[in-house]
Amino acid sequence: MNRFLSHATNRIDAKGRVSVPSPFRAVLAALDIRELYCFQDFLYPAISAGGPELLERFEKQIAEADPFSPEANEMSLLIHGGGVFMKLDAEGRLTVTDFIRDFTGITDEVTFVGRADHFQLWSPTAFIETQEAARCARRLRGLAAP
Amino acid sequence: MNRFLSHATNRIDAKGRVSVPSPFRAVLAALDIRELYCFQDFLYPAISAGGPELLERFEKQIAEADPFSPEANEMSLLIHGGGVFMKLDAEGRLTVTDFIRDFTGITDEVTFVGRADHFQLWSPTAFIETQEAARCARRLRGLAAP
DNA sequence: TTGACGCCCATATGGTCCCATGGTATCCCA
DNA sequence: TGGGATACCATGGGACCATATGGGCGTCAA
Repeated sequence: MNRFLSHATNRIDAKGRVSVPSPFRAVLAALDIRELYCFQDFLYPAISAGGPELLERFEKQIAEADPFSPEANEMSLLIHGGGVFMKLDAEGRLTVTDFIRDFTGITDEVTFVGRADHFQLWSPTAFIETQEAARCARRLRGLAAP
Repeated sequence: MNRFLSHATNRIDAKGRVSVPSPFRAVLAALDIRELYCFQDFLYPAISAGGPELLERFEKQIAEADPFSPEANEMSLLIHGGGVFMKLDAEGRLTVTDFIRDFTGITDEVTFVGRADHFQLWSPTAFIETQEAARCARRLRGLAAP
């Protein structure tokens, strides 16, 4: 099962570091991902993180469009200007930079959320609220759980 | 990963200088770029900066079109009239000239934004607004995160 | 002369590397 | 089955180093 599943909340220490949950690190190791491509999610106030092939997939999308089109420019602004490579330290932690804080509203705790081929960093409160809102929307549309 | 990624905001000092973020300087060194070609971006209120081959690429584009066409004329007006070469000082800083200030609205802080093969100088507020607008446009077009 | 720009050095902050600790779940053996 | 030992994991902190930033001169040109 080499995919990111479940969610967990960890504390940020005085130096601004937070441990990536061990199950996620196991998936990273299994997929041989040594450097994380992190970008500001297009939809939610969350940072999405995955392997470098995530970025390559985006860049392919740009290359297929006209490179000088406003759409391509817009896309690059998001995935290049809004993305960064990060590395975990020896203990499997990553530092929560202003790049992450400003976009997510994270202050002293991080909720890690599995999303199959990538995972996300959320502010704990924002995650609960957004998840609840998503459940509501689904109910309203009459889509019950299986 | 020799491309410009992420964004960071640095302060302009009393002499009008600002430090180029260290990751960007590392990319410049890796690509052996010693002189920066800076030009006013075609789309956004930002200054784009990259190696001299950026200018050469533009000039090639002009050469391929009819040199006397209105398009070629217009292009030259932008990339030659709106471009300039700049150098970093020993500490990796560049001076924010009126050329940059007038076009971008930068006053006391600069947001550096990576764009893969070049990077940009933005007014911090303008960058946040434009990026947010780009995300909105993407949502409206119905393109969700991966 | 004065202001802009080059080159030099100083410094505090913040990030990185390394090692330590406490708590918890798991395992093993009596 | 119970209790101790053990391995793993989240967390804490110290030392060191890179970086952003501030400022002093000297030079050159307006």
